[in-house]
Amino acid sequence: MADMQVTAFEQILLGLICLEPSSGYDLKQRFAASPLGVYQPSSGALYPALLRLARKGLVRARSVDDRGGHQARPRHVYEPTELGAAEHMSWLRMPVRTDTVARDLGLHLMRFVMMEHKLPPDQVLGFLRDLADALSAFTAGLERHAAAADPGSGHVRLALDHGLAVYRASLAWTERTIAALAAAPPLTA
Amino acid sequence: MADMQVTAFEQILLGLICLEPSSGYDLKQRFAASPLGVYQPSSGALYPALLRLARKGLVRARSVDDRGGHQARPRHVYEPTELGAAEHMSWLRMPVRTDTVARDLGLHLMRFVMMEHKLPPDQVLGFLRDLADALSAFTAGLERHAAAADPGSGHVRLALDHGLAVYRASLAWTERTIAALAAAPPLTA
DNA sequence: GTTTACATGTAATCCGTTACATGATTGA
DNA sequence: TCAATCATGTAACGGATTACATGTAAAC
Repeated sequence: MADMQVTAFEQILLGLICLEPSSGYDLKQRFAASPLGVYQPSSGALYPALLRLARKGLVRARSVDDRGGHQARPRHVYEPTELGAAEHMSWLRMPVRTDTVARDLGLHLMRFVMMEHKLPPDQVLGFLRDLADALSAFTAGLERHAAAADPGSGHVRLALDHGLAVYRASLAWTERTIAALAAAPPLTA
Repeated sequence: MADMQVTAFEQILLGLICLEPSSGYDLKQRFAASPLGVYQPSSGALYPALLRLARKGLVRARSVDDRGGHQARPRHVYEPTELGAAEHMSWLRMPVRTDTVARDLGLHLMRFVMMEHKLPPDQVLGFLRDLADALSAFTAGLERHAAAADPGSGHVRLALDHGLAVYRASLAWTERTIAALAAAPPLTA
C-alpha cells in the first residue's frame, strides 16, 4: 500500500477533490475557470487519472443523480478517502528541492494555494522560506554561470539575463509574501 | 513530404545540429553544459529522436572514427540536410501565438538564442515585438482576472500576484532587449 | 583493480493527445 | 431541426522515463 507513486497531475486532482468533492466534468470546469485556462486537461487524461486514483484507494466514487433525474448519464462524484486525505497532506508537506526548483515552480505555487486552511501558518511560512532559499541558490548559480562564461554570443547572454530577471522576480515575490504573512497572521479574512 | 510534424524537442535538436554537427553524445554534453543543466535528455529520448529526424530526411548520419580509432563504438555525427536547414529556418520564423505564450516562453527563448546569425536584425526585432505584444496581452488578461475575482481566498490572490510579477519581468526584459538591439545593430561583437 | 569516460542503443511501462462513441435535454 | 450543454468514457498512436545491455580504454 505504501509503494504507490502518485503523479503531479494526480496530486492536483486529489487536492481539488479534497477542497471539494467533484465529478470529472466539475473538475474540467474548475480548470477552465482558473486564470486564462492555462491548462485544460483532455477527457483522455482526466478520466483515466480519476480511475487510477480510485484504484489506488485515494478517492471513492459516488453515483449521483440530482438535477431532477433528466440527465443522459449519472454523475460520478469523487470524494477523498482517509488514505487520500493523508496522501494529500503529505504532498503539501513535501520539501522544496533546490535542484528542481525551476522545473517545479508552478507545482509549488499550486501547493501554496492548497495549503491555505490545511496547514498551520508556521508550516506555510516554513515552506515559503525553503522556497526562497532554493530560488536564491538557483539564481546564484545562474549568476555564477553568467560571470564564468566568456562574453558569449550576444543572444545566449541575453537569454541568461531573462532567466535571471524572471527568477529574481519570483524570489522577490516569495520574500514579500513571507513578510506579508508573518505580519498579518491569518486570523482575519 | 510536407505533411510531417516535428516536435519541439526535435526542433531543438535540429537547431543544435544546424549550429554544429553533433553526435548523440555531443548533444548530451551540450545540454549538460547549458545553465545548470535544467534539462538533461535521457538516452531513451535522445537517440530515438535523432533516428526520427533522420527518417524524416532532416538530418543525415556520418559514421566517424576519429580519436585514433580506439573507441568501442563509432560516433554517429549528424548533419542537417537541405530540407532540415529549411525546416529549422521556418521554425525560427514561426509566429508567437498569444494564446500559448505562457506555455511556450521557454521555447521562444530557445528560438531567440538560435536566431542569432541566422535571421537578419529586423526579423529578430519583429519577433521580439510580437513576443512583447503577446506578453502584454497575457498580463492584461491576468490583471482583468485579478480585478474581476472576488477578494478571493488569500493564497489564490497571492499566487496570481506571483504570475503577474513573473510575466511582467519577462515583458520588461523583452522591452529592454528590443531597445538594446535597436540601438546597437549587431555590427560589432 | 575498479571506476569513469566514451558511445549507442533497446525494452517495459506509463501517460498524454486526438479523435471518436454515446445519448438525453434545452434553446434558437 | 440543428447545435450546444451535460457527462462519461475508449482506442490508436506517439513519445518520455527508467533501466538495462554492451564494450573499450584511460586514469587512479
